[in-house]
Amino acid sequence: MPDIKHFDPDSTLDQVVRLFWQRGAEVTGIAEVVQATGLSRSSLYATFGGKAQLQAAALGRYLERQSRPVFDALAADDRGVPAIDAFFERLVAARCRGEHARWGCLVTNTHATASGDLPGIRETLDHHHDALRAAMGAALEKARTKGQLRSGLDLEAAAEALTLQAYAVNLRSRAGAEAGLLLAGVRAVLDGFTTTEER
Amino acid sequence: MPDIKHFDPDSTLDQVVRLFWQRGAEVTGIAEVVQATGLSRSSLYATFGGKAQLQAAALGRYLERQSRPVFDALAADDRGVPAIDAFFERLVAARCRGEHARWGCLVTNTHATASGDLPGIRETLDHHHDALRAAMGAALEKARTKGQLRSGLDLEAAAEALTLQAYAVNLRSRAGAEAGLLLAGVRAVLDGFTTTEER
DNA sequence: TCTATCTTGGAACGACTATTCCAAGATAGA
DNA sequence: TCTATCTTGGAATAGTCGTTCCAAGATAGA
Repeated sequence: MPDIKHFDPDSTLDQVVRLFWQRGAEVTGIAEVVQATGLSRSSLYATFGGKAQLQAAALGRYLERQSRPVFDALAADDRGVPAIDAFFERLVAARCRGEHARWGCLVTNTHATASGDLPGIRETLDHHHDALRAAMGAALEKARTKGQLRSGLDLEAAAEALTLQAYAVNLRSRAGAEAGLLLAGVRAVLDGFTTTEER
Repeated sequence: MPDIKHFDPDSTLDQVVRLFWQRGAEVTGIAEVVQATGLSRSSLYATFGGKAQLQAAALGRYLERQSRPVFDALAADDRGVPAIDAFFERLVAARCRGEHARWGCLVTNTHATASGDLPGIRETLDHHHDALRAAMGAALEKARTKGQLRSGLDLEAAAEALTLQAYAVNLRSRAGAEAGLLLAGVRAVLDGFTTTEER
């Protein structure tokens, strides 16, 4: 009996992600969302329920579509240190070149913007952090079995360090940092973890 | 002949810095500034000239009062690696404990929030980055002369890496990251740069 | 075709935003 | 004390914020 939606909520959320990612969620008004998506306030509120929930949904979508595939690729890559190196090469390239250049990372940006008053956001940030650290840890373990790592290296701490580097890359790239400089910094860290120069 | 200001612009700016630092500059309204400082809109606009300029002034003040003293202390510390270690210990402590706990760093936060449309902001961010990297570099050079560093270490890249770690500490601490975890990550990087464990 | 039920466009809401304006108050030299 | 010149409080501006509401439109089963 009822009518059905005249638009695709899924692709709409993707558009919202792009908007929040590039411009910043907090400073992006509903009017901009309306204009970017082309649909009306009614449909927007009926589907997503408000700005805060839309923000949370966009963050979740970003994590699922942008972050997780890359994390999974890292965790599944069996090469060890070269896998980590490839991860950062792709990361820096994505942050400094192409259509998403200077956009940074939505999750990283949210760290600085979300005032903690939004429920569930903090948990999502921690989940993102844990996921990346776990993927880093998995790659490091493979590197260890291959004898690529310095003896006595604390794998947990090393995984955390590399994860932190990724955040910094996201952050500085938004300010227009040079890709070469970012990569040099990352590789200095990675070199400190490895036995010899295998690059 | 004229009247003089009934307040101290200098201490007012300090109050504004605290406000922007803790709550975020973009989401903090003039009304909040008025309430926090106790003075009127007229005085505020006559003295600072508007939100954007107030934001720029606050950022500059933060850099001068908060960042630079710490950078200078790092650059002046002749101990080498222990100087860098002390820098991060103080950084993590300041970000995770005390009155500024979970506030992050105003400069770091600005990376994620400032939309690039504000003139002069980007230059300030780059200046901050260069200053910290230079201080790190100076400390690393002293460490090298003392024989504390691994042979073949690229000092420029190492300085950049440590600077990036500092950004990440600032960012993650705002989300409530554990001090111990952050320090472990930093020390993993530092350990990779040193010859032996001298801690 | 009729109708129950959902969706949609767009007007309207009050609360907020940054900024401007002006009369009233304060100051310091004459 | 007088006065020119600044500062100050606070009202008022136009615009935007997120949100709500309702009549009009669309849909799919009866």
